[in-house]
Amino acid sequence: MREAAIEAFAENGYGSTTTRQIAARLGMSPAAMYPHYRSKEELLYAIAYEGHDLALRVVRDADLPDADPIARLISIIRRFVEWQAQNHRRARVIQYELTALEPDHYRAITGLRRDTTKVVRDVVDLGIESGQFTVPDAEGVTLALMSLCVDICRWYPSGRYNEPDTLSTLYADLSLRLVGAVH
Amino acid sequence: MREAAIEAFAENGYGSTTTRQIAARLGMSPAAMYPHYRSKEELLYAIAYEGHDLALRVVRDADLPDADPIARLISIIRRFVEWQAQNHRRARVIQYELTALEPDHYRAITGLRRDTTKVVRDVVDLGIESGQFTVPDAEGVTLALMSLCVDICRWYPSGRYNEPDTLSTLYADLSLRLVGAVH
Amino acid sequence: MREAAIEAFAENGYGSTTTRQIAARLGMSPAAMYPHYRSKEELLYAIAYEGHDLALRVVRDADLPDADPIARLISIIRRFVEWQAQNHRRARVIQYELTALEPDHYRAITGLRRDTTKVVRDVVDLGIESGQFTVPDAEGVTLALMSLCVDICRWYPSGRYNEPDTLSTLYADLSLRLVGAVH
Amino acid sequence: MREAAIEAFAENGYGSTTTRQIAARLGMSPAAMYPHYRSKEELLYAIAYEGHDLALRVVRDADLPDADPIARLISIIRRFVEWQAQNHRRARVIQYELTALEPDHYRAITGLRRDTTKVVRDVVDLGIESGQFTVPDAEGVTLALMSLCVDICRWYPSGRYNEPDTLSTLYADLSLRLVGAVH
DNA sequence: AATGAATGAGGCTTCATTCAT
DNA sequence: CATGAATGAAGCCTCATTCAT
Repeated sequence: MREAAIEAFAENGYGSTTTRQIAARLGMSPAAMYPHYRSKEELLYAIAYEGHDLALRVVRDADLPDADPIARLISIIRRFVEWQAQNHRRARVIQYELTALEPDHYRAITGLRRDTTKVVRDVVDLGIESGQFTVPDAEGVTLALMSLCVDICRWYPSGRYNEPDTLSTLYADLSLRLVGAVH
Repeated sequence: MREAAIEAFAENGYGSTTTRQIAARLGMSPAAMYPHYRSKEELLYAIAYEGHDLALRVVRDADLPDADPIARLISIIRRFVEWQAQNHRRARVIQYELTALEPDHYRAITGLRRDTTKVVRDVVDLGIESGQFTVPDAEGVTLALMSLCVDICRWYPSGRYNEPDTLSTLYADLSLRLVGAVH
Repeated sequence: MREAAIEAFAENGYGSTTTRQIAARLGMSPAAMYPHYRSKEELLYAIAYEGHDLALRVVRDADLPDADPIARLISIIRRFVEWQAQNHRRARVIQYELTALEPDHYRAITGLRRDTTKVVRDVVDLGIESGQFTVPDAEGVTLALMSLCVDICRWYPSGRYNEPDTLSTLYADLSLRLVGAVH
Repeated sequence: MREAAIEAFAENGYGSTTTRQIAARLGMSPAAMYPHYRSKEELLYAIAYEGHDLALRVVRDADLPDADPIARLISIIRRFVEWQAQNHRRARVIQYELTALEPDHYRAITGLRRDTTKVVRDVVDLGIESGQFTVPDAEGVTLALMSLCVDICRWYPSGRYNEPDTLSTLYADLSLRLVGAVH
């Protein structure tokens, strides 16, 4: 049911998607949603929470605590980009439809997002400390790295970049440029 | 009227915004929209067309045909970033609500977006030719440059980056890194 | 303006016709009606009054006070049928849209209709008195004569009966049969 | 629900009747109609189809294939007139509101009406063949017979003719006069 | 006399949701 | 757990009408 909702929300937006459309994708009646979710908003919240939780896990799993900052950044960006590309519909929903959440729900998601950013930020800070990264501003560069990855869901797939692998290779390279780790 | 609609769409999304809400912002009746726009979708189209047309103009005006690629890229990115930051609500609407447009309208917007990207792409190509830029792939780097700028409307303002000028300085620097014009 | 309204009302019915449609037929703005008629209902009333007044005049003019009942009935029916056929759109409006009139207006029309029926009824009565007509019931036969004529606007033109003249010849014959003046 | 709609349409016309009015007659909400009919027009079509189907059945049931044309015509007209009188509200709707139907629906109804007319026409033709009827034109007389019956819904009840039986007796007599079967 | 913009009311219909089954 | 019918609220939009111009 979440699958169906994700596709519908991704295509039309939360506000323009009706419970009937979601139900129709499942061949069920609109009322069938209610034993599972208390409301359309709760369904969105379930999707958003699961999605951001997954993204956080992906980033954390990709991190290599014992490796050097360059290898860590490459690993994180590669996996995060792949995930964004593979889950671009889901990503679109959980990035762009958050304003429809109720305040409490919105806050819960914000927490997960902060945690995800923190993983990247920590590696950036470490790279600066070790002198491998040269950046004007750690916050700004982290912002740009996250922005690049998150924005994938807006345009992917497009042109030559229609495979997770192609894209993650490009973005891993670009991320090293952004942190000034290429000479 | 477009102003009011932009704010409403930016806050709640097109699908979740009602014609009543837009009219309420203007202190008018919901019917007052109809002598000016044939439908809610036409209002969105007017906003989207105007916005993308403006963005294209901004980028073209910022270009310096006689300058060298580095100066041109800096100028374009600075102005584009400033515009995205200053118009982040409008930008959000014209970037994220496009799926609500009818096919014909959608296509018209797509054309303007391609033109905007082209301006950046041409400078990237020139920089490569002149040897000032070192990039793995012109298409991919252009994609990233545009992505970075367009995504501003999703998060701006945030943290230290809450002034167009601060942000454009950061992004001008980052863009040179992306094209490999920094050593 | 009445012409335009008649055509619109006849095609779509009073309730389904908008002031915009009427105005559009005249190439004018919807507001242009109001200097001439106080409301849509007043426009209908003007049409209905004029129409029923005309019909009454047609029937009275067709009557031949000095002729014998058979000649009179033939003349009346012929002219009335011709008028109904020639003005079938107008007739449709003034027969079928009366329920949309305000009570006072409705009553005014009812008076004209009664007068029209009276012209026919008087000839029927005279024919009975003179022994030329043999009818079971003057009221019933008058009802049927009027019914036949008034119903023309529902179906005319159709099949072979698409000329006022053809139809009036048929109906003159049939009316003599109804009053029992044929042997 | 069809009952309620028939009364409302008969009183005010289709275009002047609102879905709210129909629902109010049933003590239900305006939305209650939609699980049963897709639109107001579909409700009208259901009423029109059922009505014309019923009328056709009434006429066919009244026909007496083995009897002589005079008895057959009397039987058909009596039953048809009775039905028109008893169902004058329904008849009004299904005769006068047909222009509000969509083309496909309109055509379906037209077919049923032709079938109904055919039943009468066949008897007229038979009467002519057998020499019992003397008519100037079978098509014209059939037209008049149908016209007389169909028009009942416009004026019934009125004056002395406020009982189906009284009326059917009158019209059976008049129909014999129209076909020239009275001497 | 005619218009374009505006409006309050309300048009038809759809919405998310409920509830008896 | 799933449904079909129902609903109150509201969706977008159109209505007849007004009014300043």
